[in-house]
Amino acid sequence: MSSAAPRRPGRPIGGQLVVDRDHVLDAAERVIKRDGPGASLESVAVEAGVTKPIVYDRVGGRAELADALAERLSDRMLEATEDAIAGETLNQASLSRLVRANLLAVAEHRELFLYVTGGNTEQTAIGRLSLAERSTTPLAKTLAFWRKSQGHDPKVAEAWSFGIVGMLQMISVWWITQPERAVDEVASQISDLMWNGLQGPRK
Amino acid sequence: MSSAAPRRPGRPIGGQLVVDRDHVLDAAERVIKRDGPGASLESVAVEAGVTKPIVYDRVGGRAELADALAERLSDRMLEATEDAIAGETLNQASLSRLVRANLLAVAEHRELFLYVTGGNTEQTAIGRLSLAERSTTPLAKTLAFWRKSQGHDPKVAEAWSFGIVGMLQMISVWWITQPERAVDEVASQISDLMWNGLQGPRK
DNA sequence: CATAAAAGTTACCAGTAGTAAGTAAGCCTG
DNA sequence: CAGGCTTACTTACTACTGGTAACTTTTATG
Repeated sequence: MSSAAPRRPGRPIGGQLVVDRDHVLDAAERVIKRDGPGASLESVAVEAGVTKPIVYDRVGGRAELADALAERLSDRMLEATEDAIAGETLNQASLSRLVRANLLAVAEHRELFLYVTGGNTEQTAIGRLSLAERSTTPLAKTLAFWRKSQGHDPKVAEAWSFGIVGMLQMISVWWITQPERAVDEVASQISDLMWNGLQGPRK
Repeated sequence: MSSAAPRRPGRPIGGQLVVDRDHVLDAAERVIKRDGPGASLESVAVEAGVTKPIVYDRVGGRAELADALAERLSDRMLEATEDAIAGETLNQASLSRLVRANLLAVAEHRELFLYVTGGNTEQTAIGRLSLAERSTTPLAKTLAFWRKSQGHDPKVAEAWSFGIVGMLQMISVWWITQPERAVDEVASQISDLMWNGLQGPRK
């Protein structure tokens, strides 16, 4: 919503902030959707209708922007997936629905997902990991609880969570570049692997 | 090996190329190891003892450099892991050795791994995928063959391969930021998940 | 009403990917 | 063996980007 009126310097009339943090983040998402990852902060500022220093004031630099967008995305993904298995017992069918919901959510936020998981040099590794952590933490809790209820050692939960999240991420980026692949087929195959392991289903 | 002699312009005496492609790639690896990801092409050139246009002539731009390094790394990783299960039958123990070898190989090439998987904006998504593809292709073949020999549908092999590679990548980046974690424990937990699935071992 | 604080913009700097132009050495033909 | 073409470099530049300092205008306050 870039109002073409070129604001003059100085405090805005009315004394109110001209844009807030969420407005800038919304603009960033639009720009990334339009220009792909590698969108510049300048274009984000233009899209938000302000100048660069405002972006720095509201969200910080490039790294913080990536963090904030990652946070938003993972929240949305959690929301989209968690009611795919809401309150249900864990089995292969519910797993399959979870994988399916995950894939569809990624497809919906395609560019943003690539931006967030693709990263942008430097401290990206830790950023990417913290994104994963946001997804793994609730998953790990669920897994630990479930394992305990099954009489198994819950200690594996943390490692397993990262493994599962990594698997989902890779499958997602693979799937969104293969549009011909049916989502249900992939979801079924992956949930099979997650549930039964390489050995395949029990007889 | 930066010889401090500042070469003059012009064709080098002797008519030979002053450096070849591999020399530049070696230099790039050293720089990345020293400066982390986000190392500039300029510093790569300096490390190689030449100037930027030579880097462009030998390997191309930033994207091509990342591709070439990804290729090298995945070759080394394959080499390191494939004799962990050389000619052996697939079971949880051999899987565990594979995961372990993978983790250790990643730790050995830590910075390079982060550079390659972390990517650097733009067409990184596809680049990251092509890196994964180099690992998945042989894995998929093995899996398809093995599934067939077990009387199962080999169609799942491709999706499974990407899933497994994604899982390994995420576990790797998680593990190398958690130095206290024992490699054997993680390898054991992950191979358990891969082999038995979420349900745990068969009774 | 003068002065400080707030909330912007303008203008700049440093660094970086990528490229065009320049230059020295080797090679090839008459 | 001299002049021109080719090769293989370096120098010098452009365009752009992340990040910041300095400036400008409005509002709030004693």
